[in-house]
Amino acid sequence: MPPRRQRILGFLQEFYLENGIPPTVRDIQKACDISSTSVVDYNLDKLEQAGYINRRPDVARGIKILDQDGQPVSNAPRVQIVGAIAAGIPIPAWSTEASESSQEFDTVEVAPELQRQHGTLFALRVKGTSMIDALIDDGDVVIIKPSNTVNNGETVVAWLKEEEETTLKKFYAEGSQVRLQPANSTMDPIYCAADNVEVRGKVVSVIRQLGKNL
Amino acid sequence: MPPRRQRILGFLQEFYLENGIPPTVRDIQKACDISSTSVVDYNLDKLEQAGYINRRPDVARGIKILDQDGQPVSNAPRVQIVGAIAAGIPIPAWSTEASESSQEFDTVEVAPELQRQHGTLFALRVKGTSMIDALIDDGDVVIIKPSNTVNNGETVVAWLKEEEETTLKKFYAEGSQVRLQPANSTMDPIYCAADNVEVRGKVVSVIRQLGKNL
DNA sequence: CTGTTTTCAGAACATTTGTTTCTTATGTAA
DNA sequence: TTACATAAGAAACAAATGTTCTGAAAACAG
Repeated sequence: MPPRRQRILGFLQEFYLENGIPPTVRDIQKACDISSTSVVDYNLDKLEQAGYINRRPDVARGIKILDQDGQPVSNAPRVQIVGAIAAGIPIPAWSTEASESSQEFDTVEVAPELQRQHGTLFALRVKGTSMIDALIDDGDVVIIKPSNTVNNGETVVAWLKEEEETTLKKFYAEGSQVRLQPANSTMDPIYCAADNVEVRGKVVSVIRQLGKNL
Repeated sequence: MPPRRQRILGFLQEFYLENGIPPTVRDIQKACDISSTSVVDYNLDKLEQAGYINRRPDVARGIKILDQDGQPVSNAPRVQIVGAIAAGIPIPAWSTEASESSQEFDTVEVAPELQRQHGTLFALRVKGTSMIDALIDDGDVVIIKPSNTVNNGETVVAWLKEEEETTLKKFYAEGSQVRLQPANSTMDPIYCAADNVEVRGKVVSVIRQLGKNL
């Protein structure tokens, strides 16, 4: 795909997410430094032929952005699933800057309030049943707000250095000790030295979809 | 609010959800049987003054629909939270027809795939920790597809007549018996007579938001 | 290089669509 | 009733916006 067409497609998605309506041909023209509306029109046609968008003729702002299944996308905020999380594997790298390689990761839709309330978020897919004591199952997606400082009682993503384990637990600082309390009241807490715990972020939401693995 | 204005507002939401772009003044005119565009314009102004919408002047389809906090809403599908679910209380009534009283219930955003895959859905908020063995916590929202017939292994909303209890479990028909298996592998299954179990629907998703009760 | 396809430019055109103006009806309070 | 604000109607206007036409530049295959 020509770089200009790529840029148009990117702008389409960005604009729709920002404004809740698709851009006009002239919006695209200005944003992508194109000299004529006919060039925009030409490239939009190509994008439609390739199945990236759908155009409604004679309708102002009639561009629908399609996903890989050819279904129109919503303008709800999405966060990237930047990797998997499991006991025993390190937490994937995460740069705080807004990542640009948008098509590289899966994404999940999140409630707009979440995004507004917490700012930039990312997501991890849980592998295995090791988080069961936090009421999180294999395949669940956890939405995480990056953070180093957490308050007592918040559920955090913690890396236990000595044990070489990732875990999701409620965090309580108790002097030089840290208590990691499972969300499941039938399970017992873990105590460990404060300098053995590396907090990466807070869990702000958990999403589970059933029926996929049946 | 005058009935006509109410109707316009309703149409706005419906149209945006359907089409991903807001309607034009003339779309509204036709849909609401209004004789002149100026009447639509007049009522849109009133709606803006009342904080229901936001209009971008001189922008085609420049209507933003706002929620109660004055924030623009997305066009992602939403399902109604029709009530609460807990062990010991009956499952709230649910009519299969699309409910019209849109403002009466809270709603949650769901992934568009879910809606496409399963059709009409509804949601229940879980009260108490009685579903903990299904990895569902107090305050979680479960998304449910109404259904009487379920396949073995699916997680269902079941009403146990004798025990007078609502429960969320994996369902396995075993002759005249039914095995209800907790999602949590550390818990034991329940066996009961098939005619003691009333299935109301399948759980298709679980959504948890942390940090609200801190 | 030559022919061909793709992509881009500039301008004009036509439809869509928000806006305005004037007028008439409707309801409400003094 | 009058006075006045609110609501509705009809028509025209003007800005926004999709579309088309002609031609040229760029990329590409032989």
